[in-house]
This record gives sequence, structure tokens and C-alpha cells, in this order.
Amino acid sequence: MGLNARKNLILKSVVDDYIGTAEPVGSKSLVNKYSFNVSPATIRNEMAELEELGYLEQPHTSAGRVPSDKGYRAYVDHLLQVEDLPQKEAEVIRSYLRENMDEVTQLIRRAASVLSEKTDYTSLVLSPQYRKSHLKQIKMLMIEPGRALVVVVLSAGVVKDRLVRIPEMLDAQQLMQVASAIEDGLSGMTLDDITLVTVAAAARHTPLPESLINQVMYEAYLSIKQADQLDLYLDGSHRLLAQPEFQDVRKAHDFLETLNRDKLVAGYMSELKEDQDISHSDYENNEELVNNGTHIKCHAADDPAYMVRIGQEILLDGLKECSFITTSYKIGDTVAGKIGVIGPKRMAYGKVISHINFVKMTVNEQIRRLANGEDENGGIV
Amino acid sequence: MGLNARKNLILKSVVDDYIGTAEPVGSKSLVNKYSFNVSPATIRNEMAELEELGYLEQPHTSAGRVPSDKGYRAYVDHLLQVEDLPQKEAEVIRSYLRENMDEVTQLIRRAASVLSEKTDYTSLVLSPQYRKSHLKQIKMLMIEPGRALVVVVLSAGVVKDRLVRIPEMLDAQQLMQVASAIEDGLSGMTLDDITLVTVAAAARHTPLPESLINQVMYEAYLSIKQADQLDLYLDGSHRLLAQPEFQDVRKAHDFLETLNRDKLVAGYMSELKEDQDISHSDYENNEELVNNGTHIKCHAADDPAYMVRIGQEILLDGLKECSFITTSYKIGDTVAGKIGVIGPKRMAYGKVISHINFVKMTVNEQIRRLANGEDENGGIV
DNA sequence: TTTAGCACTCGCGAGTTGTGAGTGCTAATT
DNA sequence: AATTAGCACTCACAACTCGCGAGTGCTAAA
Repeated sequence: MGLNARKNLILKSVVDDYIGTAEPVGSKSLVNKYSFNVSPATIRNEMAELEELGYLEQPHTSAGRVPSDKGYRAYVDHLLQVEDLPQKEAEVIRSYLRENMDEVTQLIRRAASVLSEKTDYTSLVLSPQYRKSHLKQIKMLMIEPGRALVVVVLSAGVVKDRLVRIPEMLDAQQLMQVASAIEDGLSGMTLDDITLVTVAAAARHTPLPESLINQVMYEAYLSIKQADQLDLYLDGSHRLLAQPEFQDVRKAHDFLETLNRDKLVAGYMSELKEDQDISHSDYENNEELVNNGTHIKCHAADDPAYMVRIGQEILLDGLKECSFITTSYKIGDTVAGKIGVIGPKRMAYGKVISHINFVKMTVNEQIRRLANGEDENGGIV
Repeated sequence: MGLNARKNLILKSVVDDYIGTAEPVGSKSLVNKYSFNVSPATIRNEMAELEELGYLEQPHTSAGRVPSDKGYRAYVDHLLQVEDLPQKEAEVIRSYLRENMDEVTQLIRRAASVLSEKTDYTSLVLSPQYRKSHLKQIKMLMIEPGRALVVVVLSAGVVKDRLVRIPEMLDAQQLMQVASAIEDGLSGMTLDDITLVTVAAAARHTPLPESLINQVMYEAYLSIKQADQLDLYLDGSHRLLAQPEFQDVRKAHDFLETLNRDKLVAGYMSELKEDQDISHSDYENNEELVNNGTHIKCHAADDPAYMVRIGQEILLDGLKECSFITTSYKIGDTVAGKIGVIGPKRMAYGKVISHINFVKMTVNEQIRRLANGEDENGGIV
């Protein structure tokens, strides 16, 4: 199932053109715009074959042709060369992500915002998952009788906290005792491994009566568990309404409705795996195209590793008319959240990928900075 | 500029009908549906007069008529009787807002979500503003050398915190010293009154060298200032796309674009005043309608106090085709955030108002519970 | 004051037609 | 064998017409 060079070129041109115009592209206009040195008739024959092979489809007889999901897939996997971001653009983004930045949450929000703005599509950012992180500290701070702040510090250098109620008769001294008992018992464990039982066991190493401890212990447990809650940040959801494929309000409605179901989307995103099928195949130098039609390719060259889902490959119902490009950012070694851009299948893949890669790199860099306590200019404070 | 009883009835019927159908309503269908005991011709004459007075308008000659902003205003101010929520519906909402609730933020989010779902419009909830609250405590908790958590406790019983960097050489002991010096100097002041100067003055009551203190002091200041940051929660923005007035994608786009500008919308909402012009006027018992055409009425009977902005009265550009109903909820005595529903001008005012009132009451109630440490069933823990 | 009657208006949907960009097929050309 | 000119055909789309229906305002009679 290989394609010759000319078919590749035609396929690429069709996709490029369709990305630009959103109009079915025909043989004649193709010849005009891309200065092939063959006649429209030849292109026609080739296009007919491409259609037979499943890379193109016709909305109706005697309109031009439109890429199929498979066509987009081939385009993304083999025909697209991703360029680096222009220096100037890169600088703008970098400085926006550096300025006055002191919390991971804020960084992530800005990443979403800048991605959406620069690509003109909708961006999605998933907060990091801490399930595999280790608990480093757990402190409890008395706010007033009956209320305390539980502070959970994780190995990745991340701090989460939560306001809780505690028994009125517990004083600050006693609260600290319980907290440090729990900390002693749990520190070093991963969040996944901490259960109500382990917390209870740890808390029991205290001279205080159980009646006092129980509630504190339970709240501590909840606070720890809450630390790895997934948050989703969405930005620029209005932008897709400007795309011609969403002129139909019903589609726009369904799209937005799906996106607004945070938990569903967050769950889906967190399940996405990058390390799927990285066989670069024997495709090379635009000479031959190999595609088994189902595999999802991922560019694993470590740094610019992104993943593209096209159309039906997206398992969320309202988004099957879209393409979704994601990549992971890291806190520490393993903990990672995801950054993504969603747009029409007809999206400007090259542009989006280069932006998403750059944002991912900058976010990683910046997170490292925040953790190491460097200031905005890279020096140590 | 009074209206007689029949004109009022006609106006009310027109608005009711238009709310239901989104179609211009004509004299004949009006007579059919609402069993007036006069002929269409009479209604026509009355409607013509209502148009002359500015309460109705015609999209084009020989279509039916549609309420003008002024018409909606009269409807809302004088013709609408707001009913209480059915017991059953109320119970559903109340239990949803009570279940597993332990943070104000979570409560507010749920309030937005339930409001949007039950009304089928878009809801907006503004976090409380703490500018007038007093600082009660400020604690600093050492996380690791060079990093600390600043915890700010306000009079309303609200706790905010923020992760900051501090000089590496500062130890836990010293950090506490600085923190308690600042707390001593500032506690009792309102957030509005705290400035960099007052913080600096407070921090100076410490034996530590200035070089160490300065950064800590500055971070403390920022943390305090950040505590009264406005947050906006938006829910159900897709729902308005189902309304016929947003079939035009451009309108939908503009609407969403405006709503997505959090800071703009939050700023606008926070400026909204309820205590504007409460002259109930001499209108009574559907006998006479008085309206100066510009004033914005507000129902100030303390508990169900809401405010309605219609069309042009909304000062945000993308929302001038909408109506916006807001009310305030309270934390403690003075600190308040806002709850709002935005929909087409043709919105089901009665339904929305009764929902918003109930949600507001329940939120108030629930906040009191959270602050007093009562559990979900109303008992003391 | 109300209403019947009437001429008038105008959006809307259905039907018609022309145009243009596209197609596939075939036969001639390279 | 691959390419291309030529041609008949298809089909979405925009423009136009036309009739219908629901609405109007006005006038004159009840």
C-alpha cells in the first residue's frame, strides 16, 4: 500500500489547500495554485486512485475532494515537516510564561491561554497527577478552635492544602503532635499507597485519646487523597466558533457541551498514552508511505514528543469532528500533566505542533525554575 | 405615562408568549391563546398604542410584535409575580449544595453548576470580595529551605494561602518571628488599608537584619493583596447556543468571547450595585404602570433581593442581546460575592428569579454552616 | 368604544433556472 | 504506457419568481 512521490505531493497539496480554504479542492485549482507540470486530467486520475485507497473523499459527485481521516493521518505522520517557532514569536511566549510567575497553577493557566491565543484554536491543560509522588511532609496549622489548615508537601516540590474542621477541644500543641505522628508514619510513601488504614496506623502513635484523633486523621487522609485531583483548564472555547465547520450551531453546541464536562475530558486526557506505536515505518524522504490505517503514531524523540488524534480516533462523542494534539509536561521525573490543542480536523497541524512543543518545553523549564528557586532571569535568588 | 389594566394584560401576554415561542406575536393569535373577550382589532389598536409608548416593537411591518427593552423592564418590574420554587425542586437543589461540602470555593462552583442546569441558561458566580475584611492572622510555614507557605486568615473566617520563596539562610524560627511581627502589626486592619508601607513598618519589629526580612515582608504583602482577588466561575456557557437568538454563530461567538474574558466580566459584576433606585413607584395591583424608562429596579426586601439588567442596560459589549439577573450572597456581615444567570432577553424571568433566590439563600445558609462548623444535617460536629 | 371589512405588507418556503467548478470516460498524442 | 484534450454529465448554490399566510392600519358601521 505504498504511494508514489506524485501521489504524496498531491495528497499534501490537497490537505494544505483544504486547511487553508475549507473548500473541497479540485484538480484544476490544484494545478493552478501548486504549479504541477502535468494537466488537470492527470491529477484527476491520481486523485481518483487516492480516493480508492481511502485517503480522500468526495462530499458529493462533482465537487472537489476532501481529505479523509486516513488522509490526515498520512499527512501528519509522513508529509508534514514541523518547523521551529520563529525566534520572535518564541520570545513573546517565553516572556509571557516567565513574568511574575510563582505557582504551577498559574503557569498552567497561562500556558493554556497563550496556546489558544496563538493558534486560534481551543486549548486544554491538565494539571499534574501526583499519584506516584511521595509524601514529604504533612503539617497542620491551627486557624482557630475547631478549624485547621492541612498542608501536604509532595516530593515533586508541590504543596497542596485544605481547610478542615477538627474537634474544638484540640489545642495547637496536640494538633501538631498528631500531624507529626502522621508525617512520621507516612512520609516517603507514594500517594497511591496511602490508605485510610495506613493513616490510621500512623496517627495511633500518639498519647492522645482516639476520640480526639479520629476526625483529624480522617481529614488528613482526605487532604492527601485530594492532592492528586485532576484539574482541567480550558481556554478559548469560543475560538472554534469562528471555524466554518462550526457554522452549524448544533455542532458548536455539542462540541461545547462535551468540553464543559470537565471530569469526562480530564479523565480522557489523563488516559492518553504517548508511547503507543512509534514505528516510524520505512517511510522516508517522501518516497513511500506506509500506514496500517489504525495505528496512532507518536513522535517520541523525547523532547518534541507529541501525539495527534484525528477525528474518530478521539473517543469522546462530541469531538469526533475534531483533531486533538497533546503533549506531556513534567514535574520532577515522572509526574506529568498534559497540554493539548483541539481544533477542526482541518487544523494547521504544523503551526499547532510547533507551538505546543515550544510551550511544553517552556513549561518544563519554568517548572524546574520554580522548584529550584531561581528567579525570572535564571539566576539564583 | 400610565397604562390601563388591559394594556398591562396585553403587554404581559405578549411577553409571556414571546418568551415561550420566540416568534413575534400578533393580535389574532393573542386573542386565541389568552381568551381575551374582545376582537383582534381592539387588541391591534392597543398594541399600536403600546408600540407608540415604546413597550413593543415590530421587527418589520406586518409581522407580529416583540417586546422592547422597555417592555421587558415593565414586565419584570410590575407584571411578573415570582413564585417560590416547588418543594421538590428546592429539596433537590438544597441537598446537592449540602452534600460533601467543605470549602466555600466548592460551594460556589456547585451553585453555578446547579443554577445553569436548572434554568438552562448560563450562570456566573463571583467569588467574595474581601477588601473590607479584617486581617486576623498571618502565618508562615517553612516547607524547605528557601520556600515557605504564607497563610492569611481573614475575619470572615476565610483562609487563603500562597507558596513563596524566601532567603535560603532564614530558618524556621526566624521565619516565625517575622510572621508574628507582621501579624502583630497588621491584625485588625482591613485589606484595603494594608499597604507595602504598613507591612514594612510591622516587619521592622524584629531583631533580624533587614536584608533577610525584606523579601519575606514583600511576599507577605503580596499574599495579603492576593487574598481579595476576584475569581469568576462560569457554568453552562454552551446552553445559550440552544436558544434561537444564538442561531447566528457570530452572535454566539461574540457572546462566548465576552464571557471568556474573566477579568472583564468579574470586574463588571463586582461593580453592580443593588441599592440603586428602589422606588416601587405608585404601581399597584396591575392598575397602573409607572416607569421612567431608565431606572433599574431592584427588589430590596432583604432576602429575595435580586437585580435585573435587560439588554442595553448591560454595559458589556457582547452581552447587549441578553438579560442578566444577579443577586448577592454573604459571608459574615459585609463580604459578598455575586450569583448571576445570563440568558436571552426573552428569558423565563420568573423561573430564573425563583431559582436564583433559592440558590442564594441556600448558599448563605451553607456558608454560615461551614463557618460555624455544623455538619450537613445541621447539628454540631 | 368596539369591531367588521378590506387593502396592503412582507417574510418565508417551494419551485425554477443558470452558472460554474467539478467529475469520469474515451480517444488521440507523446 | 502514461498523459492529455475533449466532451458530456453532475450537482451545489445563488438568484429569481410566486403564492401563501399571518400580520398590519384604516375606515366606516354598530
